[in-house]
Amino acid sequence: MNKFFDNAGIIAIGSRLRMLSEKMVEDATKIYEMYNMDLKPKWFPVFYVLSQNNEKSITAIANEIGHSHPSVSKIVREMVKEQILCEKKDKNDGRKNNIKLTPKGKQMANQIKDQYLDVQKAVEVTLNQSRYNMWYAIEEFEFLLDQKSMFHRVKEEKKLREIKEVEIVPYEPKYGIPFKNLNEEWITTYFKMEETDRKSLNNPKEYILDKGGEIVVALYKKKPVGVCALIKMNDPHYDFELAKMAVSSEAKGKGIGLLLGKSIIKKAQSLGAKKLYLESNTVLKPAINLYHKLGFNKVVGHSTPYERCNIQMELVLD
Amino acid sequence: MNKFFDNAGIIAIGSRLRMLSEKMVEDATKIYEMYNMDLKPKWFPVFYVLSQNNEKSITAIANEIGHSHPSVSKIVREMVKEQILCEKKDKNDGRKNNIKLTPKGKQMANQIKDQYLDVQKAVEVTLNQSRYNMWYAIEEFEFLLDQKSMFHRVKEEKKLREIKEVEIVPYEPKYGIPFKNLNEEWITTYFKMEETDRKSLNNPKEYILDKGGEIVVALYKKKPVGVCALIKMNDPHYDFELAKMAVSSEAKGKGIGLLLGKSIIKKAQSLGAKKLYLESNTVLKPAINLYHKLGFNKVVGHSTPYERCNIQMELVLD
DNA sequence: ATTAATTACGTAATTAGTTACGTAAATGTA
DNA sequence: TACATTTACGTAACTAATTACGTAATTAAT
Repeated sequence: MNKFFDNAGIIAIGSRLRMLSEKMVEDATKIYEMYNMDLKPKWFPVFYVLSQNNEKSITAIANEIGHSHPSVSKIVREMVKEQILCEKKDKNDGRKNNIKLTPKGKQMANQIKDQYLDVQKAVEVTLNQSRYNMWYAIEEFEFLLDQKSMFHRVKEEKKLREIKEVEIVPYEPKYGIPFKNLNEEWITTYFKMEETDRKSLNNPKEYILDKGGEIVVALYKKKPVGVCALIKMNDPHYDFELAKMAVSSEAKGKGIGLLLGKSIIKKAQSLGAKKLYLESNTVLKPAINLYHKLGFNKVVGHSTPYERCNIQMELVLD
Repeated sequence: MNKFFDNAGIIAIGSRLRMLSEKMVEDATKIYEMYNMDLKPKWFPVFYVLSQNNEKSITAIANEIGHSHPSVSKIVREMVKEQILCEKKDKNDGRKNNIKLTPKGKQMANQIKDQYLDVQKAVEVTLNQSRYNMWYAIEEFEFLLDQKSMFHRVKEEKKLREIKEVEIVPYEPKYGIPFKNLNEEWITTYFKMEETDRKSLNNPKEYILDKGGEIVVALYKKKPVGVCALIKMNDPHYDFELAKMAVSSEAKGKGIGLLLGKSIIKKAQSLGAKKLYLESNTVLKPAINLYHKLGFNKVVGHSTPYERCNIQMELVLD
């Protein structure tokens, strides 16, 4: 068993915690017996809060000890049968079931104090014998998880690892089909293809590159999963339009859009651009977000050939 | 909930461990989903050992991961249904059910490697952000519990606390009844009362004290719970016999016998004794143990008035 | 004053483990 | 070689929690 933890390591931390907690509960049973306390370990949290408070409702107890209310409900029923607790409907609120210790329960609460002292000492001594205090360690770990869950942390690591396998390369004729398909994917799911789309997607060389524009392609594990174009504009205010940005749905969430955007902006700068322009639609929230992250700001009052455009943005380069 | 742990403190360590482990399992479910792995968290230990070993029997897996074998049996059945594992009777041993990964399972094992890496990194990063590394802390704690269980540790604390409430006082006439009853208790449970017993238990003054002997009484919370006598001997080899040592069954396990013994030996020394003698029976193992701890050694060849005596011991005082 | 939403809490079903027990195969022993 | 013991493992019952859901009481909103 220890071999398993040594091999699997940290990824088995959940199993390890469960086993340790089971071991503790097992010993707790024997400890209650030694002190002649007719209490099951699982009753302890309920018993404890009621010995500190005169009276509490089911949900109030559940919240305090971090159990679900049905769990408390069941525990209370068991303890009522053993005449440790008694129930009483709340006078002002007919839904509430107020629970408190019976005289027998109070006597037990008194009797158990020595046991608490001994257990506390024993655990403290054990913790103090170790270099890494487990009680503090758990406290810290819970605090860190409250700030950012383990799921969230793993997601971040995944992204970090995957982005290393992403490569941004210049357009080549062999990327013609992916260039078209990746763009069609998002356009047809949210809008419909327009005439202007068809032209530039079918003939990127003629409509984009030959006019002085650029296209970059994102490869993930050597396969094209994202594209982005820089289109030369005939406009006194803007040099280029950032357009035809697309990332395949399977490759989303890896930060590929950001890489494409940064790469195309760099290209624009190397071409001497001073100002970039783009058109989009506010339903594409992640895209708008990305454009903001890249430094684009909203502008108004430009004409557009696209029906789907309801937001226009610009980026001033230095 | 945190309030509960803050109040109850360390004695709720079992609950806290359980909750933390539940939180980890919850996140694990979401993590498997994110990687499109059709694995339940509870399958992980079985899956892991089988991806490290070609083939293993049910109990071999159970031992390695620290589960009961029915648990593994159930998990394996579920995974066989999902065609991740396959079973095969052992050729040499008809009882054994050898389990291994199917091709699908092997493919999953290969696919899951990235996930392992990410999870490991994420956990490591979290642990390194804390002052007390929880993984090491658990390792240490388990090590300490292996050496001495929490039950054992609590028992020791109990003894330490209780021994403070034990007082050894000299005999007084009011302890006549307890002196008799405490001795009758053990004699009648293991043997039967003999004439010599009756005499000295009914008339301790005449048969023990007036002949130059001593009696001490142990009080626990002011109540007499143990006695021990020092009886003057008419023997060239021995000054006194240690006898009539008795501790009430309710007060056993608090180390009262040791206190009584030490006290009576001290008394013997103050009376100038050079050598003590005692008689006992080997069925009384804790007693024999205690006599050894006090320094007594086995001797042979003395006559005794007691039927129940089958071991004789002496202690040389310096 | 109704109606809608929320809260309290019980019951039922589910989950992930356990212990208890029975059977068959293998192993040890007289 | 026969019989007892041990081992492997499945089934059943139990345990301690959960989620899902329904009902009644209270509170908020129109």
